[in-house]
Amino acid sequence: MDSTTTGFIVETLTRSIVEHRLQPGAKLVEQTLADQFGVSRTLIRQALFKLSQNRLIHMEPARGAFVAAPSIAEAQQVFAVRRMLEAGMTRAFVRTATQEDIDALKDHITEEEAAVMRGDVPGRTTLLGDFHVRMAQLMGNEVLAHLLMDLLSRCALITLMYQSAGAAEHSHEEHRVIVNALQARDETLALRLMDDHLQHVEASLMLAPTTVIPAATATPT
Amino acid sequence: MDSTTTGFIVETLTRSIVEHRLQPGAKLVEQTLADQFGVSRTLIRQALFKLSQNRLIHMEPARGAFVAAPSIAEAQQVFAVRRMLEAGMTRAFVRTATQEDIDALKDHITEEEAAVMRGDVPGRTTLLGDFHVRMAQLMGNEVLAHLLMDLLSRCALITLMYQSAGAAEHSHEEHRVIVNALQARDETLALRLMDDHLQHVEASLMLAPTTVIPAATATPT
DNA sequence: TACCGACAAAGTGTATACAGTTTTAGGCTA
DNA sequence: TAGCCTAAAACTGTATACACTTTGTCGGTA
Repeated sequence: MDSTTTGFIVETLTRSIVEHRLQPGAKLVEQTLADQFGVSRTLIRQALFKLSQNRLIHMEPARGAFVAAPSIAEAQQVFAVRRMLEAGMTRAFVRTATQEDIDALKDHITEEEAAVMRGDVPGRTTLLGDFHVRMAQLMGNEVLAHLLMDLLSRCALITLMYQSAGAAEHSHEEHRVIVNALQARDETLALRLMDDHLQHVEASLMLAPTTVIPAATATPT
Repeated sequence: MDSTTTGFIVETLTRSIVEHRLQPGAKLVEQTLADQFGVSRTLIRQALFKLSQNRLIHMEPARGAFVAAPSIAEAQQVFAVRRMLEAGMTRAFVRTATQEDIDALKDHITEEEAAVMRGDVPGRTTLLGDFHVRMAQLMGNEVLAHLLMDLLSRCALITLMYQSAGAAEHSHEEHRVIVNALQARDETLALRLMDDHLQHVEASLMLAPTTVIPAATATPT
């Protein structure tokens, strides 16, 4: 089904959306994209369908595909779900993780730090999200990992829209503290830190709810 | 995108899979389905893609689509995720639900009972799953509701494969007890009952892991 | 001038045609 | 007879063509 061509289109469009080269509300015209990618509309439609499943765009029958503009309410729901999932995940991690697992998280923290230090914005965003996915993978729960990935990509739009400048380092610091609690096998503390962390991220998004971007026009050629 | 034609095909195939008219491992040939539904391969491919996103089928590049046969391990992961989500959901429900919300659940329980009484197997399966989705909807979290729906449809195959005869009534009874705890606003009890409930369902599935169906041949005409 | 309707342009929805890959069947050889 | 190679049939992957819907524009009318 995939043949990596569709996958490439999906990835490219995802980056365009997440990095705001395509503004929320912008229309995605199939033939235009087909010309740009040098393929037929068939592959473009496949890619658009996949993106709509990821909630990065939404499709209106006979009208076309538009870059999604998740509402604040939707973001809050996503974060509520994440808190539920990650509370359970943290609890399980403290109980069953090996020292290797914890070391893997520490390595990840190191990568995060490097990205933050060198001001690599796309890189640090990815890594900050991957921290949570990594935990799920280390627990051996691929279903959970995949679900978290979906939720993170779904929130990427809002995160990059509203995350203030300092929020990234803040998140990184909190990850570090969480790992320390995991290392100490302190379940109560780890749970509280993870929940606080997610609340902080959510709160940092809500700080500027008036920055809503108006419905955009068209994709620049 | 949808135009209800694709949706109809998806629903029909879903029922065929869930009701075992299409056995796990069976190949779904596009042209054959196109002829059966009286449409072109285009629409069939759309439907198959959607089914693959729901994990009801899996597609191998250049080889085709096959009815999924979720492993026990995968089912366990799905249930682990459900326990995480529904623990959080139950906690939130006890804290914020109105009497109306609780009454809505009671109504649902009544429907469940009717389906169980009249031996309506597909109906009761749907309703038993919807109980959990309904809770999410009553909490106003559509994201959570949609996620649970996905998880439930994903597990439908395994559930119908392995659920023993008595399990349905058992589930229904547990739902009733959970609602009672919710009505009493007893958070601790409700949490324990919900967790027990999910563990029971999971356990009932694992009881007969040897009933695995061999890879099937082709779909009968 | 503001509103309404018809027509043209643009875009999506579906079917079909063709190219490339996998599978299967038949025949050849050891 | 068993194993392998080859060729055809079957099937998936992608492109293209056509039908239908929406949207924007222009002209007419109150």
